[in-house]
Amino acid sequence: MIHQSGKPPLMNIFAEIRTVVIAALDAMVSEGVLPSDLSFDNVAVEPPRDAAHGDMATNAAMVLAKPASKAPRAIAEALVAKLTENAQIEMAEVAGPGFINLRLNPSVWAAVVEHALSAGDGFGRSTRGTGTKVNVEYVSANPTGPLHVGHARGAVFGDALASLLDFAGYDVTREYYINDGGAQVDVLARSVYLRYLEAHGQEVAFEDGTYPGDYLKPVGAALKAKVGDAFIDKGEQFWLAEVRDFSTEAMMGLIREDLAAIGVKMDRFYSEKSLYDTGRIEDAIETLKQNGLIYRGTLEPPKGKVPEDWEPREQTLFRSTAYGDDVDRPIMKSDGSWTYFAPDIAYHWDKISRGYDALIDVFGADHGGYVKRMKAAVAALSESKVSLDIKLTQLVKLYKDGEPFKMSKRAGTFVTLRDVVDQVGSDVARFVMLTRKNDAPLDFDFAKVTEQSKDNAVFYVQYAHARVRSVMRKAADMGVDAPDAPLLEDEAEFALARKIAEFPRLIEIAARNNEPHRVAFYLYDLASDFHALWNKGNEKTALRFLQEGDNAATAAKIALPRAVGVVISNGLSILGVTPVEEMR
RNA sequence: GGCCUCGUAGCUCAGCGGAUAGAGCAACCGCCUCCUAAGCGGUAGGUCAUAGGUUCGACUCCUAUCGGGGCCGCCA
Repeated sequence: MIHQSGKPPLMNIFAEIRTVVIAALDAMVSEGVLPSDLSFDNVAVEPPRDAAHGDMATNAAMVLAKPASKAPRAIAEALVAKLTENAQIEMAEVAGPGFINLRLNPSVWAAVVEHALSAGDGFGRSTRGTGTKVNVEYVSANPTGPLHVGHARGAVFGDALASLLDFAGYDVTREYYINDGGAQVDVLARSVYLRYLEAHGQEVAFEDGTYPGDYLKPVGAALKAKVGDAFIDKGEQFWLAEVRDFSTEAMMGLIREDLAAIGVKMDRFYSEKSLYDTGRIEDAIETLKQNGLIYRGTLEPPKGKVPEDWEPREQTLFRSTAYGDDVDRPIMKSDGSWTYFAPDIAYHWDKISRGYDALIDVFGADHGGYVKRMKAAVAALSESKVSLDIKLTQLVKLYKDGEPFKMSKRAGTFVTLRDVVDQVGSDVARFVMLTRKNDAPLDFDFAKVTEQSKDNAVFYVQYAHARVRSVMRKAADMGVDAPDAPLLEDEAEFALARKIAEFPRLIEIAARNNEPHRVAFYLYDLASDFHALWNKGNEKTALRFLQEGDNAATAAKIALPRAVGVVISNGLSILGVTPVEEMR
């Protein structure tokens, strides 16, 4: 969805200052100080690591020194002279090997705070994705049972990524691919059939290759309610197809409920089955064939560890090596049926033909070996015009009071998404899972994540928001309903305003890298700066947001915390976490 | 054997080609007559796995090696 609003122009102060720097460089070119064929692409304007260096720094002189054949300091000094002409820039000086440190006019930071207030839920939004259609496919768990914790991580990650891209201006579709076409749904059907017989009072045994989980009992009972005894003592050919459809639908019902419990809402569910017997797989393969990418052949056995029963077989192969894969991949089994790769190709072909500019797949880490061939397929089908980024989410290791928590599907001790949400809540589960890069393993300790302390980033950020809301309520009691133009005096206030100013830039970086975890870490930093200022108010009453008996001063002071509240709220909405009004 | 991924403080982890590599936990010393102490300040803790390379500049990019995890033709 593209955000439509009459809000003021988006404000990214770092991008603005960069355009000032570029303009100064352009002027230097027209004056003959710099040659005319320079690229400014690598010129960056960034927050300095050390605040003592100023508000911002640019590497322009160092980046341009070599292509311009000039000493970095010479460029830097000429650039400094130009930059100081700008009203927003109070001071510019050359430092270190050729950095230019900038100090902005203090009024700029007050303007940023005001902007955040007026932009409200639009603050931080970016136009970088405008006009770009992106499809994010995530979860896509087999419809054979409830979602477990691993799925939860993929669900939360994919959802936050989609929200992040939406916030950055992309036209985003959230999509779930239902694997309802393979052998696993036959297994599901047979398992449900056993529960159906059980519901009719028969003794049943769950052999290897069936799903023994209790969650299928109500499905068996529901099947009984629907068809009575019609399927008893009948062969598979009589009931399999119907039971499969019935069971798959029941499982998708479960999964939708699980997704809802953790706050995930898909725009579209796409059925694998719909690709079969409709000619769509054949269409996709034919497209590849026309490009000479499909052939009959025999693969070499894998080097090193060769399976015992290896024997060469001729298969239909996709020449994925033409697009960077290590070996060509089979799309058809030796018995003439499709491998799982074939419908996946057709599915991505369908996504491409729906007009997306970029595709993102969120897979579990165990699908790592699948990345290259999928990218190869998308490149081949789209003539490399559509990008595919595949994000892998690593395992979730569960702990209870520091003790590892073993999951076993067979023993029925696997932890479901619902278990996690029931115990810790959606907000905590989401934030914890997002305070980690997607490709790093995640330790999830039930005891620790429910602990309400600094140890737990969720509560730390929530607490900051609750404090903001508390201040606003108290201000309203004093008769101050809305913030006035902010008055920034203390270094702690400027630090906080600068942090707020970084939010739009953070969004750009996070969206560029498809890394929603950056938002979570940023919010933690912002909360930290806020708590620091709060405590400074304990010692220095002039820094308190509420100035007793002085409504005018209070109105000016609450602008900053109000803006913090806006940013936390915007950031948490990307993560799908509720900003709380108070802590209880 | 090949491919993917990770390796940063005692522990858990951030880190956008940029300056003296940062948080939290644990340890130690402090801060509530005061807007929520679910908070804040300080001390201490590092050969960024190793060795090369590219670069004005490398935790970041490239190559190799070591170590952990994952994957590797008729499972999706």
